[in-house]
Amino acid sequence: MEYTKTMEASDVYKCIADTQRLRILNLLEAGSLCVCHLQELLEVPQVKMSKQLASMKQLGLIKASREGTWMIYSLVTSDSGLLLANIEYLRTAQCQECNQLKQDLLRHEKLIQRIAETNEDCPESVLPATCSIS
Amino acid sequence: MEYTKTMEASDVYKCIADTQRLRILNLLEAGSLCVCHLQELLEVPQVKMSKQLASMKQLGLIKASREGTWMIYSLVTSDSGLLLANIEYLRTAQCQECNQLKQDLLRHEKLIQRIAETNEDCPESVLPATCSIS
DNA sequence: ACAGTATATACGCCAAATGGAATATACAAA
DNA sequence: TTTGTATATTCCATTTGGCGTATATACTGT
Repeated sequence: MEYTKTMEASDVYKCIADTQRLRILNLLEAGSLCVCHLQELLEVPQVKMSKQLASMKQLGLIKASREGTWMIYSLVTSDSGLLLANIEYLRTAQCQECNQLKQDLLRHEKLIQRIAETNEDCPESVLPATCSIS
Repeated sequence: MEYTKTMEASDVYKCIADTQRLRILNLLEAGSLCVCHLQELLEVPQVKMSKQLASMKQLGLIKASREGTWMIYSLVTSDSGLLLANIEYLRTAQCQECNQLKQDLLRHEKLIQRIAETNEDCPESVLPATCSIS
């Protein structure tokens, strides 16, 4: 049921041709996130987010893991050279969408910070690896 | 009538998400070409080629100039950093489509060679700049 | 003016992608 | 077992994109 076809360049391009999906991937490159936080950051309805994540997962660009009721999504870095190269390029380029990506990263940071401060309910893998060696 | 909207990254991605269009751009990066030669190289019907060229022209990725009955298409290099970066990336990468691009370049070379040898009817700007200083 | 070659556009059709409402599933806690 | 929260899936309507046939346009040579 869970068949993943071999990833082609055109698949990657088709994927990031959608600004919303590109923003998701840009965020995931900065750290794993659960669906509800992605929703919050991009301000999109749950259905849409869920569907977009599902399509990218099937493509093999991202993977999901469960943590309680949360689903944590993260980038699959192997075989994603093309994607990573583009994200890197866009983060330093000049265009509408590029600015959006930078803003998203800032909002992401703020979100992480807020979670840490307010101590609100949140999956652990979303938080940055706090020094694991005490 | 000829309005060109400002080019966004997603426009570029949408464009190169189509293998055929990507192949065209890859070829044009190697040198200007007229419609009939592009048709010959990619083996697609005239209508299809013409439409794809039209769409990329409207996007601002390529430009056209007339030479007799021929229309010569060439890359617009300004503002195409993202495109060029991807073409360069793909030419040195490993995937189905990447191989296709390399093959196309070889066929392009052969075409140019054949034209030079057989002296067949052909727009000048398609031929490589033969040493202009005698 | 006419015929020929090269290219573009219009129109109609079908496949694929998108978006939302409703519903289903998975898990946790009481 | 019930309730609540998080997420996924189904169904349906709409839009978008690609493709082919036929036709139009632009130019050249006679």
